[in-house]
Amino acid sequence: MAQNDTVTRILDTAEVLFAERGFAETSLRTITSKAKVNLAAVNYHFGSKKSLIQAVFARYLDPFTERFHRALDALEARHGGQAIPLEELLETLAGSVLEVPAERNSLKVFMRLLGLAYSQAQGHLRRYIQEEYGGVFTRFTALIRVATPELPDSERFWRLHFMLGSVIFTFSGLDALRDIAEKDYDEHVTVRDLVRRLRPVVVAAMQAPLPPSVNAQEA
Amino acid sequence: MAQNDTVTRILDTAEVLFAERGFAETSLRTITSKAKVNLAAVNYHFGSKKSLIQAVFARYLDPFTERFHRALDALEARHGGQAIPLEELLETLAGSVLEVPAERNSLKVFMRLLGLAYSQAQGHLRRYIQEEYGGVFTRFTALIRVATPELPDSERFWRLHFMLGSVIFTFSGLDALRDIAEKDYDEHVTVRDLVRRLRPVVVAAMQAPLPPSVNAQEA
DNA sequence: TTACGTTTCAAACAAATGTTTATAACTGGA
DNA sequence: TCCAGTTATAAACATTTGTTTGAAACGTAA
Repeated sequence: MAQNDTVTRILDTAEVLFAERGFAETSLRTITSKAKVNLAAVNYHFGSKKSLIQAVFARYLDPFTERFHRALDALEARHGGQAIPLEELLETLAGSVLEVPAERNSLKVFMRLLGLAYSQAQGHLRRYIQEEYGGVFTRFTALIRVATPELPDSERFWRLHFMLGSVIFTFSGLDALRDIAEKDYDEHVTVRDLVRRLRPVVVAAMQAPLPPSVNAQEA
Repeated sequence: MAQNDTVTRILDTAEVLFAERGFAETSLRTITSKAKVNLAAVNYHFGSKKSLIQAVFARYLDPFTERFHRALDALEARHGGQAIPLEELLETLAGSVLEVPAERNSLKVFMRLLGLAYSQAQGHLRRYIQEEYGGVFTRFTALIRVATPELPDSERFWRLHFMLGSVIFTFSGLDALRDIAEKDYDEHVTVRDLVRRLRPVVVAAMQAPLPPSVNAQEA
């Protein structure tokens, strides 16, 4: 139990600090002193700072991918080979994202970490996430393809990334944006609230009319 | 000229490295050695690393804000006090953004820096940008407000940030995404092409139906 | 208890960081 | 030419970083 306790305390503290300041800006000494464990404990239990970062992600992404896969299984079964509407796919994604960290009441941390994974270069992290969790994303985009047959493949590709950008950008800058929103509109914004606001926006964006076709636009 | 040369070489090198790796991950020694100037030159010419970061931003944002202000002046004059349609506002923003770094062919760097300014905590940076360049953004959002009277203020605030995320995320990850698109869809994507694709998406997103009102969603 | 594998701990390590200093080199005007 | 003032340079500075070490403390099964 002593071991488990130390490992958990490190992970709990690290994920919060990483989410607040980023990876490079958070030192092992800050983590270990705040977690009230010895400095060497990180290298003993995780091996290195890089591995600690990956472990922090794994603790969120492992349960997420499992649940998301299961949710997609259920969704596919329910539609028995028929195309699944776009809204349901998005709903399932949002549901799976929201479910996982609800247990620890740290959805904000989860989102901010996802944002950091993209925005902070950290080559090893992107590689790790791609190799470890790229499969679900591939499965999901294949289903989106069936749900939006009117979109050319390349157009859908870009729109999905536009939307991914909205989500990641918003959540990874959440604290700052929330402060502004709170001050200017006297409104306390929860993550669930943002998901609620995102839903119609994402659907509308994916269903927007196609851009005028390219004529002589090369540069 | 020797002075100007050193200052410029530092800025040119720093902005690329910052965009590639982030601020904390880029040391002054990396910058100065790559720029072929003495290590102390940064502290001599800029005072500190923080000030260098701000100078990198200023070199993009100063000309941008000036041009954008002028473009908005012209737009307002052309409509003589009448409300300006959303499409025209977005068009003007896109035009101003595209104009500035075109001179140095570094739109990608500009976008990536903007993304970092939001995602990296770096308190001093956000404060600096807000104090120095908050004005244009305020002016622009005020015009957007007139163009979208059907949106509640807070809803418009969030949707603007959703779209900001799409743009910054897409352009700051442009190289990687372009490679994928090229390989998977045999399509060479230009920046103008992306702007063309973004236009209908952004308009549709801003005009999406309002989300269902909040009932008992607090957490 | 004894003995053994695991975990903790304080200390030290080498490397890297931003910044400062003192000296040299250069610049343009008297 | 000589002299300010500006810029460049190498060296050193004090911190901070991630990691390693060796001994102590702990828990557990024989």
